[in-house]
Amino acid sequence: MPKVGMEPVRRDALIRAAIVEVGAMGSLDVTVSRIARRAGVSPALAHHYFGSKEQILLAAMRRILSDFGASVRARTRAATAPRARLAAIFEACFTPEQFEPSVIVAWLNFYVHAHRSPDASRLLAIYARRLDSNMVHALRRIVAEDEARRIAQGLASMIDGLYIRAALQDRAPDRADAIAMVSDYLDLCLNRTNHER
Amino acid sequence: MPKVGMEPVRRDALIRAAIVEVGAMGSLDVTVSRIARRAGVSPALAHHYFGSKEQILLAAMRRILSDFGASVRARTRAATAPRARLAAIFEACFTPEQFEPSVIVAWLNFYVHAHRSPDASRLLAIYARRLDSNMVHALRRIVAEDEARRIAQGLASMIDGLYIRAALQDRAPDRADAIAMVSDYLDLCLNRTNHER
DNA sequence: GGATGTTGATTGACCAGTCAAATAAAAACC
DNA sequence: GGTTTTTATTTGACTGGTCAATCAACATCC
Repeated sequence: MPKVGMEPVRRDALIRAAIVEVGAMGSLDVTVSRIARRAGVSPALAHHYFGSKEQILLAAMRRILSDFGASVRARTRAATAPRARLAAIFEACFTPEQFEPSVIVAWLNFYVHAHRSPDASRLLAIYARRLDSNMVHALRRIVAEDEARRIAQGLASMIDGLYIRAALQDRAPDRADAIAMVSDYLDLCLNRTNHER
Repeated sequence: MPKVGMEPVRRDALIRAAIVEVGAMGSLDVTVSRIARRAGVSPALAHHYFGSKEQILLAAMRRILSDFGASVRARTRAATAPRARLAAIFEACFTPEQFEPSVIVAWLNFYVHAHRSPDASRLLAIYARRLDSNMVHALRRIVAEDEARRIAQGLASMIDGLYIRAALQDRAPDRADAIAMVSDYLDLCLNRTNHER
């Protein structure tokens, strides 16, 4: 029973279905049929709105990244002190929605997929750089420039590692442990410069 | 021109070809045809020796993991002091062969694939546990049991994160930087307990 | 009646796995 | 030493199945 104004509803349903399907299958090798069925429409409709499977998946990645970006912005808005801003970023990284295994699996698959898709690569690079500059910016108000860059690299690496361990291992740190671990690492890095000085 | 005794040669060629192909395609979604072509044989021969595509890929994963295991054993054999053993493990993690992007891409894809394949999952779990217990064992001679477990978790997380950043990002730490970063993190963890005591 | 929304049926391509047959090395035989 | 048989190795051709994408048609709304 077709109704007018369905386009945004269908697009949203298809994007959500794509994320869930990728997470559930644990792979980007999902069929348009399954995504469409999960969204409650025919495969042809998915093509009608997105043109191709690649576009559906790119839209799904865009959604994951923009949700994450919004989460970071929401949490850093209130925080002004450098250390507080970093804590807010950590919180945003390990939000329950972000830390959901299916979302992480989807994210990880897109990450891998970026190797082949320039569009995906560009999208991820933008967000990676934005997160990095967020952290470096805050760190630079506490330590020297090059030290800030190094610490940010370490933090980002540990965060990425915690993600994949959470998604793919059984006995992995949970949300709170992950945040504690990253915060602890940051504190160690910051305390060192105090001691050595 | 069939020759006798080709089985091990073909198996090895197919396994190598599978790893390279997975690394080059950036996905486990590779065709038996392409693997076979890269190994210089017909697709049917690949099935003849391995029975199925899944078995080819499992053999490839087994190869990657056993190479890594051998690398760890070779480097930890000489080291007896706890800190030296940990340094040897780090070295083994970031060997040029292990750190090759195509190998990391293959490893990461197997990691993701383990979500669906019990065989792959079992294989990875064995190696993950072995690496963890190696690190914990060494750490326990320096710090308390629970502290050792926590540090090992942090080290493993950072190592995993450095892997995927090396494989998938452009401006990622190289071998030496990665080892330095992990070593530095370890030293920070170990020094803290001294200071606080 | 034109715009919007929706689908079933179809197409063209690709792929994993099978199988019978071909080829040559090795072994057995005389 | 030559001939025949066996065995390991290898392939081309085929099959059954899946999937992305297309298209014509149908339904609803304004």
